[in-house]
Amino acid sequence: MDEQLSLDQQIALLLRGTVEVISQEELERRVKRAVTEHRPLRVKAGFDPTAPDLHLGHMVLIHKLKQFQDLGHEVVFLIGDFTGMIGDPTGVSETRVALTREEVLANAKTYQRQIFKVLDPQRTRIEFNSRWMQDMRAEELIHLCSRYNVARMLERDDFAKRYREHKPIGIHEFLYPLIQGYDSVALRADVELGGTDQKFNLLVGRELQRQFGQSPQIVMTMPLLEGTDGTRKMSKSLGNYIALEDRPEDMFGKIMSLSDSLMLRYYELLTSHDLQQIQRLHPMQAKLTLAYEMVVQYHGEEAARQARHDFEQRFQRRVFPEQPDAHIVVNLRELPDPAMPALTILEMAMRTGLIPSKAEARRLIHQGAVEINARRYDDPQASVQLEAGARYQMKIGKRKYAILEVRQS
RNA sequence: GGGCAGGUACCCAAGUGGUCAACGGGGGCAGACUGUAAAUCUGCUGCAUUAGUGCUUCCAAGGUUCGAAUCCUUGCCUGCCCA
Repeated sequence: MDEQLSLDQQIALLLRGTVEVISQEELERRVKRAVTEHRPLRVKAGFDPTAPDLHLGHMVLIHKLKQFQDLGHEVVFLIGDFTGMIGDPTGVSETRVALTREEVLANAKTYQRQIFKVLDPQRTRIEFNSRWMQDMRAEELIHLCSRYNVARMLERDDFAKRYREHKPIGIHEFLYPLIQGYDSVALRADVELGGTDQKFNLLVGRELQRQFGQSPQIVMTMPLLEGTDGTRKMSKSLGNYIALEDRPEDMFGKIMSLSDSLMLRYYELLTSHDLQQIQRLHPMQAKLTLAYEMVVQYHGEEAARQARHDFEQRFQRRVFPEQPDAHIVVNLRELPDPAMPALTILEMAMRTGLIPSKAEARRLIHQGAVEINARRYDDPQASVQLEAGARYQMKIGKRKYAILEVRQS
């Protein structure tokens, strides 16, 4: 147990960012007992191994687990390899396609690599729910089913909606919440964390534990983190995500371009910093700190220093970056007139490979988005005299940089 | 199984024989302003081009026509209603 924080401080930390805790009194009582009896709580969060690469949105839960872990509690990272093959019906308007066993296992591996950037591998218990589900006999499964009923299952929003609209609901989909709930029974979980969209499933866990004579787990729901657009939840398909495996520079840059209010939300949900202190900082300073810490977390100190340096160079001091996005070599001999070597702006821009089409390149040039050696050109057909051995620094738009190098041979 | 309404660019959506690469909004990109913030203003937003145009695009395949996103046929898909 962490002796540094008072009980109240511990509770406050655990409650930070939560949407709902069922129930808060229970949480307080059990945390208190855990401290006095030196018996850590067992905290579970389950993940469907459907998305091979994680983004910051996934880390909201992981971070909450980390807070429990730091307070000395036992953290169980449950990989729903068995349930993954059913497919979580949550929030989906139609039946989800089930994954194959191979896909599930491959994704699970990726998961482990990524979450240990936050959680302590030595103190994190990883479980697969196939461990107890794989060999469950039909009789036991039916017994499990008898502990819940269809009427209550249909109370769930998404099922209710589909039922009302006469859309198919596979019977196997009813099993999903049951099995997730049963996982809590199998693990004897004291606490289960999930996104707000998981509330129903988490509550089934409580009910089943009660049925199996265990004390029901405390349910804690966390918000779904907004993506870089600031409105919709972060997701890969919406393209508004910051992936853990984004390049350090990209991660840093994406965080820097978050809106100020969104930045505070990220602080709240992804760090344990005191929010009032953060609010006293200049927003940009706070954002720099956040970006730096996030990159440290997922890529290490060195990468973070590099990313910050790169950011300062590129965007704050507007200096040409040390690592441009493209470095191309033009050979004098391949030019139409080697005696009077020259290329049009359009041609130079295209050669960088950073622009998808010539039409797009023309547009950008017309709009004044292209600079060569810090000079802006707005005529695509204007040509630039090239000198052997020279290097031309090209800036395209706000964030694309290229070096064009001219060689004699 | 029957009836009705639909399927248009990244999304929503207008267009119902030529003036349509297709109104408008969102998103995105670029410029100005900034703190790569927000807000605001402006422009752009299929591809190629010798800058004249040419090519591909309005669910798919055929057809009518000098000419189709627009009309016809078939197929596929979606929504609503009836069984």
